[in-house]
Amino acid sequence: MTDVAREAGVSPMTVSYTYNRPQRVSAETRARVLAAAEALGYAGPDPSARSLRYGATRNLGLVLGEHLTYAFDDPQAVVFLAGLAEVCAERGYGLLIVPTGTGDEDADRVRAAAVDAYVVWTTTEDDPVLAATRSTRRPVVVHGGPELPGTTMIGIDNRAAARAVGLEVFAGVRKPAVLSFPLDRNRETFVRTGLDPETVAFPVTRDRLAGYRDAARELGIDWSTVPVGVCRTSDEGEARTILRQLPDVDAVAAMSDQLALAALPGRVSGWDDSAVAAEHDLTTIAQSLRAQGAACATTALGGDAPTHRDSWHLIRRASTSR
Amino acid sequence: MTDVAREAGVSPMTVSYTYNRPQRVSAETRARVLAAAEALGYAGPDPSARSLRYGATRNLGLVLGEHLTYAFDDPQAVVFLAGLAEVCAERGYGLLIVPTGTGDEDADRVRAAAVDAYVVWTTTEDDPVLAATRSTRRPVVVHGGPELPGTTMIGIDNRAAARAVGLEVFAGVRKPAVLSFPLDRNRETFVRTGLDPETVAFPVTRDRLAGYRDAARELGIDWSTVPVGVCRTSDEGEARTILRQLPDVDAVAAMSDQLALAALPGRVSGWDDSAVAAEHDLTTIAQSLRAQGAACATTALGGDAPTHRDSWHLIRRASTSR
DNA sequence: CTGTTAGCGCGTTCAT
DNA sequence: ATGAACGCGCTAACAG
Repeated sequence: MTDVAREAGVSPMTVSYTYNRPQRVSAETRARVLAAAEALGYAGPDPSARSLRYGATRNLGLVLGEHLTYAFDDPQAVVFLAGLAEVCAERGYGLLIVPTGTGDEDADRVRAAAVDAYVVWTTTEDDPVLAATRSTRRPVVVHGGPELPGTTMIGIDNRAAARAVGLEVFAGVRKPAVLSFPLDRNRETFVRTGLDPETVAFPVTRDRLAGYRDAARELGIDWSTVPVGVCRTSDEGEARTILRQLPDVDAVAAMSDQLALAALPGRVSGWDDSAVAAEHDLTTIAQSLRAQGAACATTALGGDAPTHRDSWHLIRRASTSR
Repeated sequence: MTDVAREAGVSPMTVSYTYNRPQRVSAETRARVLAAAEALGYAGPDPSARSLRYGATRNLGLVLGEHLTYAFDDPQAVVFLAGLAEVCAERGYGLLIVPTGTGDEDADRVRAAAVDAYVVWTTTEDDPVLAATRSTRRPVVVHGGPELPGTTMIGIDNRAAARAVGLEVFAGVRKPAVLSFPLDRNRETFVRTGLDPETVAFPVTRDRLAGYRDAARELGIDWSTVPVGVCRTSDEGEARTILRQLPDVDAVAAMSDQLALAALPGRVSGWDDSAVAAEHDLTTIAQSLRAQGAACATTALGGDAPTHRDSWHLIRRASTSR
């Protein structure tokens, strides 16, 4: 910029004004400055220097606790991302996907991200990456959970929703099962009976399991007999494999519509009310991940925390009436 | 940082080393520095200042020419994004989605983005946002097209691929049709017969139309009689609506698997070999958007331009043998 | 192992 | 309408 100023025969400040407050500079001077810039290949103020001076980056950081693969494999995560991106675009903020998933540098990378606030995709209480966001003293909004001091949590009441759909899909059956998301960040695939929700690391998964258990108990089903098939990702194929390992089962509550597909044409419920749910007449929990994404961005950038949980509702379809 | 240095009774450089080269500082000093930082609520080096000093941001910019909605609605765009994100995560780069789609500030926002290089999602030659990326003199990689001086283009030979699949789906039929992506950034929905590919603004769409025309001509079909249904997005529902506006048709070449679904159970070809293509036995063009995303990121960050077009191949399935 | 010097490029402040 | 001085927070290079 100094060079441009010299070339145009003005002070650096005039160049700065030319870019930031064009009206404050006479048309002639501005033309001369722009010509000089063109000649020198100067493309405008340097973003980093500007951020430094300005004290803000105008970027929102998205932290995906684990490997990106899992996030982009989940269609609902993409919808959430779209919600974030929409608000960012409206407000002129960049959406920075922080590079994580490659080991113990993750926390450093989070700290080194040039952002004004973080949105964290559902993770566990002990995720070092989550701790890193908090240590920066920048606003942190967590989607789904965990809910930690100094952070805002946005999401639905998963336990209540799981109870509602559980009451529907488990009604009148005797040998129900659950298709679950991973319990912790190790993402192992296995089947366990009578799983204690309290031992689950992911709050979202924990709450949903607790809700299914609530429903089972209310219906007089002994939770300790209910097998839970844990899948690494929200993948129909994997769910199919897991289902084959289950004993005889007469109803399945699944934590996503994708997983639920594997149990068709049996008695089954899904989660999210995605396109496939409507297509296959799946009883499911409707929630708007897009709206939640937008809410996360708004909260992170705007400051005012939401006063209540996001809304959800049960959608009854044919898949739980057989 | 100066404050922390004073508090710890060391020079600022020692604080810097404490964070950047921990081994270079004695354990005792480091502990004192970290204690001082803790006391003062200092969370580590400021990313913007670091970028300024370092001369690089370690961010890759993704520019979606038009409104984000369209990009996230397209499942293939998401796969592309995953490819980008994977390389970014590996190399410790942030992936910054540049906020565009809200009008004429777009170009300024692109210029103001703190990134070391840009990847541009398919757009038109005259997109001002594309011009903005080029004006910054930072590396620009365009996916799909257009191919402009000073930028690198990554993608497949769409014309050749369209010709190949066209020869397959149009073979032996008399009244073929095309289901196309939008022709320009206005994204209008309509049907036109004998569309001249040269008038199409999106290079990818242009090339594919030209390829379908090549195939039609080689099969003795008069292109000027072939109706092209133009859809705003890659949406099955919209395609279904458009199809109802077409005259009697005995084969459909679609520019995506999603669009192709609307023409089932007729004679039809898709594009991308996504999961639905396999599911519905769709003849299609296989290409790896994920690999192309990775290639874009590698090229943008690494510098060396690829020497040839990405690979594709025709997958023949039942949808074109009836 | 630690300190000193210097400057990355910008924009706010105050002066002209 | 334009200019001069200063500092945002950091780190490379070199010195000790």
